[in-house]
Amino acid sequence: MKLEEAIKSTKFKNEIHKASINILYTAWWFKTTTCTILKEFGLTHEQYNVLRILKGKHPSEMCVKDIACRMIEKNSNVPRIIDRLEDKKWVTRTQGAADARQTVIQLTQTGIEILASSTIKMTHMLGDTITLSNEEAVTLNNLLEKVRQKEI
Amino acid sequence: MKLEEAIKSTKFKNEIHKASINILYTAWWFKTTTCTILKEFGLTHEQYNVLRILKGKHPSEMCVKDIACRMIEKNSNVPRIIDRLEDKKWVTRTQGAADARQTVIQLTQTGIEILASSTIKMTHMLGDTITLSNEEAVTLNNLLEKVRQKEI
DNA sequence: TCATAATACATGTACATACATTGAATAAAC
DNA sequence: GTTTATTCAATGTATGTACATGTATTATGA
Repeated sequence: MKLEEAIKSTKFKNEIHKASINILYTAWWFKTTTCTILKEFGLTHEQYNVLRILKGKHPSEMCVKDIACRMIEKNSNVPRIIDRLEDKKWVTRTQGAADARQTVIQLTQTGIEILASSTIKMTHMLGDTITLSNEEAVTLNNLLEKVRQKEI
Repeated sequence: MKLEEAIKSTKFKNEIHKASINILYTAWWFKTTTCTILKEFGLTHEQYNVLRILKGKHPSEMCVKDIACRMIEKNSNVPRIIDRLEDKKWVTRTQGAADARQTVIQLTQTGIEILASSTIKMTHMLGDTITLSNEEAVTLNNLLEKVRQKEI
């Protein structure tokens, strides 16, 4: 669906203004689309993000701070997301040995399995849904970097 | 900041996978950046979106459903967002005359003023922050449309 | 050394999302 | 014309964001 249909408006100040709304809408669309898959596994987008981050270091543990700085959405309240993952026994939570202030998190076997099966479905979905060529994806990535160039 | 720095990862399956994360991160970055401006006016992103939608029809009223289908994030709980706007006296809420099931919403004078002053700052911020050329913005918009081509 | 600062995580609150349910009003069907 | 279905908004619940505050632990420095 064209952006104009999606938000029933054609009144954009200029192409940059339109792009800013387009980015927000596309991100919302992508999140919503992928959430239907994650939901089958009892996962939310943020929980999936934490599991993937933990997988990157597995079998090593990670402290909460290290997870937080790798999150896509930086203001995520990681302790609370870990609460849910711990409830489902997909991660374990232990007080840090070297620094008792830290809480160290580790994937469980069940956590690894749920991540593996959900990632397979997510990858297929990505391939089926986003039909950009490699060059187009490169261009898109470069333009998005440029959007964020003047980071405040 | 490059995406790789932002999420401290270089492990992308391919450029499309990277683009999907780039879209999510850029949307988060943009929301966070604009939120600091909106906050000065006591507004959230979603409340600002509702005010802008109402402005598009002003001085006509709009029912909740018509607002909802124009929201950038479609799962927004519009009645609850209107609760906050009503508390601040920026909109009024009346039962529909033609159809008593509807609640019709209208901007107040204060609502118009807060929208006008916040929009000025938002427009300046957009100009200062996003330094794409017009052609680049057009390309970006086309690529984002293509990302969403196979809408489910 | 001992007081102070900084750090790491947890927790509290207001607001929002995502989704299901409810309740009232209208439309449709018979 | 009455019953049934649909529509519209409000409300409830679990989760998450954004931000402030609390609490324990570690680091610093006079």
